[in-house]
Amino acid sequence: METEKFDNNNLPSNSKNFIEQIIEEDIKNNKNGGSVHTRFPPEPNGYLHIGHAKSIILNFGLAKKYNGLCNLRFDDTNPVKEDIEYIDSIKEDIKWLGFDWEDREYYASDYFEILYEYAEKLIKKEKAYVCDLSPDEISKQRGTVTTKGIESPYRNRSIEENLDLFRRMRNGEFEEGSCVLRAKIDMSHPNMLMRDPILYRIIKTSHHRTGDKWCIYPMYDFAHGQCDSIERITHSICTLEFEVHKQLYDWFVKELEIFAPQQIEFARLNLTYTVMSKRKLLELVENKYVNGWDDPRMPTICGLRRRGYTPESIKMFSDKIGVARRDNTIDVSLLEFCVREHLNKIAERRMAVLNPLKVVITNYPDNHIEELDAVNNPEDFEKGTRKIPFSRVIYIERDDFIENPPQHFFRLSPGNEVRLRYAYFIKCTDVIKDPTTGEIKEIHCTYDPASKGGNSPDGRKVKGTIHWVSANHCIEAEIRLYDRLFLSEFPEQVEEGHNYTDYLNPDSLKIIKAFAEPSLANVDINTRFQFERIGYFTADKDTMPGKPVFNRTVTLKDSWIRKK
RNA sequence: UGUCCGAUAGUGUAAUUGGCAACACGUCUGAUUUUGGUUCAGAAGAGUCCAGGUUCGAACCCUGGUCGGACAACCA
Repeated sequence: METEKFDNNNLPSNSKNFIEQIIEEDIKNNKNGGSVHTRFPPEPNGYLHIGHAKSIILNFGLAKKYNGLCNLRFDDTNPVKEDIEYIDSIKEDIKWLGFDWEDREYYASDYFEILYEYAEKLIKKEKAYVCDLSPDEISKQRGTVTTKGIESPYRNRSIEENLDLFRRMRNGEFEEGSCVLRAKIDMSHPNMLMRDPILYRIIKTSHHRTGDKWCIYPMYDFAHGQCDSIERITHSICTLEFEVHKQLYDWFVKELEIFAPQQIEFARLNLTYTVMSKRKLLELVENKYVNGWDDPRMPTICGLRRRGYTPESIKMFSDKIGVARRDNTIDVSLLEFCVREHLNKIAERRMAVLNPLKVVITNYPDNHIEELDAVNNPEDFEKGTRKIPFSRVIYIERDDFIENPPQHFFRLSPGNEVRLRYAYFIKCTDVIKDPTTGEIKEIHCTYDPASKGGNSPDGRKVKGTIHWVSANHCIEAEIRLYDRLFLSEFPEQVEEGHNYTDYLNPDSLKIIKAFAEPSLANVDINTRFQFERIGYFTADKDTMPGKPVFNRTVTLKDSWIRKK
């Protein structure tokens, strides 16, 4: 019997998603000579998000799997919305994810001349005409999904007149909005996109790549499919909303008599507790709900990167969510699982106390300092050990001490013994409170000198192990505690009279000062750590020498908090 | 009152293409543990949107419904 191999998803590796099934069928039938050529076609008008990551991983992944190639192509057909800033960020994000388009970096604007030729070809075939109707009139005459449209009075201009008008459009003789080039298809077509769609419009804005060479620009629908065709894309993979457009693209391909790519649509990614539309993401940035596109609360790739996510964890996530055609909303907890899974293996451990409580070890000699050994990563002993200073006064986490503990609480409480990680067993003897407020100011403990390193020679066991830092040696670190951006699981499902921004989580960012072990004083930006018993943290780009700033990527799983 | 697409545990994705509905996350229980982390062992949870039909046999094929989504920018 054949042994099944398992991938990340633990599904048998011979289980294929529907796109792989189509491609394998095409290869079997020797379609396009059995070759596979995909592309990732972003518009440079925003930053990439985790949904784009799914598409990037799919397109580059498919090409790799079937020995093909994947192009990067910017669909830059609208100069008023697009910007070089976005091009740079998109390229950076794809590279960071680990994909390489080599020399195949293309732009729809590279093909403007060819596209223009295509347009003239349609005019000459009496399949396109210049229409002088106003935008408003065109919209009205298009009809609705249930009613037919009306033919434009300019629909039957002669080839010569259309050619002349279109050339004059190109020459800049007309004002923006005064006329457009339209395909001549069918104003009563059940598919609205087939009702004489606009092919070219006049935009007198300089383009980030072609400058002022053009004042007419092709619409996306007239560019996208033909660009795929020009690049000989065999499998043109896109999201479901473009399904209706396929009929139009096929019409262009047929009328223009050019190579026919095969379009395959899949369902876009949605995530709980966040929004994914470019428009909303832009609003969050512009209205300062977040601090820029790379704010660690954003589902953007640069946001996730700054948050501390690894490319590997995003790829693992992409594998696990699969590819299908039905609408889906993935629980963010799956994304969090993936990053914990990876970080557990690669992140070195450190100790940091986020909410300190002073502990005086009364039987420990004053002015004495010891250097204790701590393991850098128990999942990877090759990462070695480091020294941590220990002394009479330390800080522990305030949550790790309860004066009157509930059942099954096995951290510190009066009379209870716990282990200080990598140090000693300690026992609480006194609780010092503020006489007026009753707040616990500090606690006094005694330690067992024989338990050095964390084990007692008499074999005595303790239930709890807590982290700590030495008061005289620890450093101060700024910690940014990030949480989900929205309170609502489905912020895009807006109730009457509300806006999605009403569901923003006011506590999605808390900035605190923490005490950290001295080895954290100087860290390289983007280094990821696990702060033991707390979570995974990444050194933010705001880190300065001696002044580290850490972003919380994700907390550790906590089965105690659930028990409570 | 249109066209197209979709529907499988809470969430996703599978089911050798008509043959015992599986895997992951999540949830719960237990073991191990110098992180209440990790690891390990186990459990609960769907009878496949509904109703018919074809078939020895249907998640899969057919018919009719229901529900959800996409489409009416000189956006992509």
